Amino acid sequence: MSNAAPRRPRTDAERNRGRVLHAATELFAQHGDQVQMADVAKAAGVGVGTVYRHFPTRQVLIEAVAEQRFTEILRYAREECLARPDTRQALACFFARIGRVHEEGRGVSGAIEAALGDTEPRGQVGADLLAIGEEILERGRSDGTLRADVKVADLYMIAGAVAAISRNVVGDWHRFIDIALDGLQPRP
Amino acid sequence: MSNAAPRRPRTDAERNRGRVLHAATELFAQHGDQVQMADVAKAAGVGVGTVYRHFPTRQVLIEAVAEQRFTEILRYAREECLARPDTRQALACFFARIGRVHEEGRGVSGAIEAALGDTEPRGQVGADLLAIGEEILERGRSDGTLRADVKVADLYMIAGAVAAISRNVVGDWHRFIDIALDGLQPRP
DNA sequence: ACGGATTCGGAATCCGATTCCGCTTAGTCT
DNA sequence: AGACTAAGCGGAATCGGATTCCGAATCCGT
Repeated sequence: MSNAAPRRPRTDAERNRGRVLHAATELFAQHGDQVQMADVAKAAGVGVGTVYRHFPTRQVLIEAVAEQRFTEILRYAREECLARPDTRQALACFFARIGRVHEEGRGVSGAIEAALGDTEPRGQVGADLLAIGEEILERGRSDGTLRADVKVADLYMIAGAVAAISRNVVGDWHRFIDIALDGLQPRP
Repeated sequence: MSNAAPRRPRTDAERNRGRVLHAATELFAQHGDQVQMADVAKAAGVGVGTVYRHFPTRQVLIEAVAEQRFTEILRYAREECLARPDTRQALACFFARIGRVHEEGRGVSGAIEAALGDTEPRGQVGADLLAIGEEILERGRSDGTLRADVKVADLYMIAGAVAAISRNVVGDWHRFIDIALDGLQPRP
């Protein structure tokens, strides 16, 4: 069988990949997903061919941008949200971040959803996010802030809801977060 | 100024419009939104031009299909959900319907969302849906099932969330409905 | 049954993603 | 340093699918 030899990419290739990703992030955030591959290429100061070398498909490019956002959310969750002493606040912080990110990047998120939102969160980032959820959850269960039967899947679901609501302008997602968190409280 | 003379459309035109809409509904439900205009035309036994005569844009066609679904939900809400004696069950019934419809028509709903979900529900159907929400809400407020400060906007938001969750396979939307409804209960 | 308005059909056009390939380079070997 | 070569690059050409156009066909009022 053929062993794939994982050669390190040329330095300029890596630089270009970065430029493209950066330009795409910028453009998507600004003009939504009506951006064309050619625009991305131009903004990155690169030919279309190069864009396609690094991101074989529009969809892949979008996913790459999306992953950046998830990574960003992950970092924020670790640094800001986990620090909150109150469990409910920790969750609120986390969900709010998701809301804000999706609210800003409306353009991408339509595509993000198609790319990453359809099923489970994927890859390392996804796993890490779930782990954080688990952690907060554990805290909440033991200090009685949350119902005992709450699962990470529930948090994931609520996160998805927050994303959807803030992406489309369906309503005030802060309020939604409150309602959802109330729904997780122990029953009287 | 030119008075638009609202002449009744030719009978065959109306018939064709119906065929196209029907074919589109069918195809979207079956093959998702990867369906092409030409396919719709063929399935409807009609030329592309005719499809475009009635639905000037792919997007418009999708919206038309979507509106049918909303109408369907409206009918169900009136006939089934309002009848439930228990307020919570009435709401649950309503949300569950939304969940089921979106779960089935995954194909369309991606587009539905783009078409109708982005802002408020539109037109008569939208207004009627909100009216029903208002009605259930009123009941719930007076019998103490719901917090006094719940607004229709909240219901709309939750509806959107249910739709998003069931469309993508983010989780068990029945469970989500439970959580959300718990969140609307009066605080202890 | 006739004539003009309306609708139909589907080939032609337009637009944007994706592919292809000859030309350039970074990195390596001497 | 100079030569060599595979990895990368640019952007014209291709392809797929939505949308437009217009002569032919069909209604409907008279």
